[in-house]
Amino acid sequence: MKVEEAIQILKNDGHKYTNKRRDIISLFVDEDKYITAKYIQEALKDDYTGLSFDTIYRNLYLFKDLNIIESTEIDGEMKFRIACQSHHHHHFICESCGTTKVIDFCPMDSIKQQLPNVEIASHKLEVYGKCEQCKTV
Amino acid sequence: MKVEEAIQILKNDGHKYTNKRRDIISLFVDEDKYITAKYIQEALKDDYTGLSFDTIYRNLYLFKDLNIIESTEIDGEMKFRIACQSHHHHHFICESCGTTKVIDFCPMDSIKQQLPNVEIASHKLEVYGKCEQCKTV
DNA sequence: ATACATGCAAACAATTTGCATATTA
DNA sequence: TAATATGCAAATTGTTTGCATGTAT
Repeated sequence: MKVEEAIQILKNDGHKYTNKRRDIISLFVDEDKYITAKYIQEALKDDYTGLSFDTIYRNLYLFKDLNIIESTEIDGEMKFRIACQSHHHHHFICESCGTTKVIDFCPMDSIKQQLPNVEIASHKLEVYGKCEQCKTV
Repeated sequence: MKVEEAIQILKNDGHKYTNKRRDIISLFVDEDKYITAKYIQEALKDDYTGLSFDTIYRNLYLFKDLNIIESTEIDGEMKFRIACQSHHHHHFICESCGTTKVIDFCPMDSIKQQLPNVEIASHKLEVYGKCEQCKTV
């Protein structure tokens, strides 16, 4: 997703366009990987007056609601990335740097056949490891 | 896994066999589903003198190390279940009661082909929803 | 002008640690 | 008895909330 697009979504839903929101969204677009609230705080700490965690979290949940970002939970903390707008897919996630790679495959069709009597609400498929840059050569 | 087996693993690895450990392991075997530290505390609170969270956690991590239990992280908290000793598989997990169903399928073979240059360390595939008992009829 | 956004400080919940005591082998 | 297990109490970490103030519309 592009920054402009995210800002449109924000405005269309009646929210205000602030510098901090723009900065957070820009950061997501620039980084294009999973990052934590702490990462955002670090990255923007010198900018203007910095950002408090409460503001970060409030915005993260807002952006999540608006489908501007997506989230996952790894090692006890939430990580967020700019939303991928292509068709449904999954991610490889680098444990070192958070970089993602698209996994263009979803096994849910086969899996649903194995679960006839349950009501499926969601699923999580993630592959973890080291990306080219982070793996020891 | 059976209770006796878990106790053998514990003893063979030089740990002591205490009533609390037996109770926790029994609970895991009886419940046969994902439960939290809090659930364990509730379940065993009237037993003898109860259990403190520090003891619960210390034992959970010990059992995890010994592969007596397996864990997953859902909604910000760790959940644990008695280890499944069959071949590699995944789980459907009921969001209401923690009951699991085996998903006898793993898509990693196809996925690995899509990730040629990375070093894969692990993966997570879980399906969430409501089991027969918990889904609204 | 008014509603929404932010910061501060404090609350929270799950988990972890240090240390003294109790218990198993 | 010697080593490990446990409880207590307090620290830690990630996240959330109440309230007063600041800012975009």
